Amino acid sequence: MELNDLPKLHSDFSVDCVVFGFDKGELRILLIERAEEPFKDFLALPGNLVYDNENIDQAANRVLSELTGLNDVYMEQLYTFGDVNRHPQGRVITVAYFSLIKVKKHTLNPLSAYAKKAQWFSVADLQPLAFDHQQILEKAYKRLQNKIRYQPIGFELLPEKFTLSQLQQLYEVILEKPIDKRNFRKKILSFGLLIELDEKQKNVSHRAAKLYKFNKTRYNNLKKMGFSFEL
Amino acid sequence: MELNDLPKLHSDFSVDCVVFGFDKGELRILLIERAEEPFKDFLALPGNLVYDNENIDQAANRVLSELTGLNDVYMEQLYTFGDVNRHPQGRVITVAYFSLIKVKKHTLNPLSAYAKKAQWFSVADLQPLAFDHQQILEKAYKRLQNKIRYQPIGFELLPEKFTLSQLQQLYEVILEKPIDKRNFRKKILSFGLLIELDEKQKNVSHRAAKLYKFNKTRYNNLKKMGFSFEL
DNA sequence: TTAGGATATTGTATAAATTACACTAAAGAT
DNA sequence: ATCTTTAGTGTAATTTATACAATATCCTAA
Repeated sequence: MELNDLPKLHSDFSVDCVVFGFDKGELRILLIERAEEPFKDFLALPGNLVYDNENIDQAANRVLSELTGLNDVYMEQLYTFGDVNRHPQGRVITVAYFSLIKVKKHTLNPLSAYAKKAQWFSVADLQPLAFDHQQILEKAYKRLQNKIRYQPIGFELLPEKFTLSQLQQLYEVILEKPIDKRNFRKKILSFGLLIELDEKQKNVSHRAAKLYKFNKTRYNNLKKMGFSFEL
Repeated sequence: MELNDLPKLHSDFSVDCVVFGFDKGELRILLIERAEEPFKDFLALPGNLVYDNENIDQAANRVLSELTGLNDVYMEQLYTFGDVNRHPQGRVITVAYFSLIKVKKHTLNPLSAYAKKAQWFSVADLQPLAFDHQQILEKAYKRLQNKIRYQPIGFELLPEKFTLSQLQQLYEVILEKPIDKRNFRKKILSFGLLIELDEKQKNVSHRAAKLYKFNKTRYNNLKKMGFSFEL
């Protein structure tokens, strides 16, 4: 059989965005409530079809912007899901993207009536999602757990200024295990990627902790030189 | 602007397979010489369009089988390439797959006249490839270098029975750096994933080395229990 | 038969990294 | 003033990583 004798088939092609945030001690994910069938009223990852004249990465940014109001968000490709029956209305292949953002730094403001609203939900307890979005989320969560062990991506999820305890709590939540405080601090500080600020926490009813910020310049330099940062 | 007002656009959708092998001390990749335009006579990754009634993983296996004669090859998804201009004849989004096989265990035997022939080429010195396949290969090679550091995938590329020196040479070729022999053996054997056979190399003009085989059962058990195998 | 060439095999001492573990300090609340 | 809560800090023991070289075995060729 010769391949070219077969009919040329077409699929719809979409992107879905898994956007993680961290707030009030919990890992969160950005979801929209669907306003239309299929899966009307279900929670879903922000996603939509890719135009023929845009690259996939661009499409991911455009779709996220339209559905949530988030702009200029760094996203990396996660995985492509293309099971024949993943969409009830026909073949739709979707490329999932993965992103980490500072919740407080962005406001949610969807342009599209397609989504009722975009909101943060705790990853820990979620109702069932539309389509195969549960599966996509699981893949993204595993990627996050894996990635945080060798790249200092935790800083993406925290405010510009943060305490070491906040950073540790983030790691504990993502990795789902307790971490020794002294060893964690020793290790994290040994990377030399934190700048200690002349500033302390405010409005806490206990000893205020020092604030730190992430040294992005130094990180980029070290990364270029092939350093890695295993926790 | 409402998304649903826009015309529904269609793209072609393909898979491409990056199949690595190891032979005569070199890392090799399976390529076909294209028999048709575009990129007639160029070397290319085995790849073709996905049918609407098959999952992407299935498509990768079918396409590889048709173009090279290789069947039942384990493949994992690598990355999706979808730049608007990656294909000169229109928008084609492609999912790249990644595979490691034992060269000697398979014979190449393409069914399709689409490819002149499928052959192994040394990764070290390659002429330019068709489309963006150079870029795909680079991504795959990086994935291989990364993966071999924490998963014992080297065994996939060697014959059933192999010597520790062969294994070390494979690691050195892939990682592009020399490795200390004693430390390498210590480390590899400490995983407990090798079975020492009562057998030695034959037909070598020097001291014959012991042969080992990979303990796949034990590997699967340990993997299930969450062990990792960092080199 | 023997000497030489090639690769296989093995251990140890040192340095570095990881782990386990508990008390004092600071700040606000009562 | 004292209580509560979280911040901040060091060391000893263990494990892991690294650097390094001599002997063993087998084949080849003189």
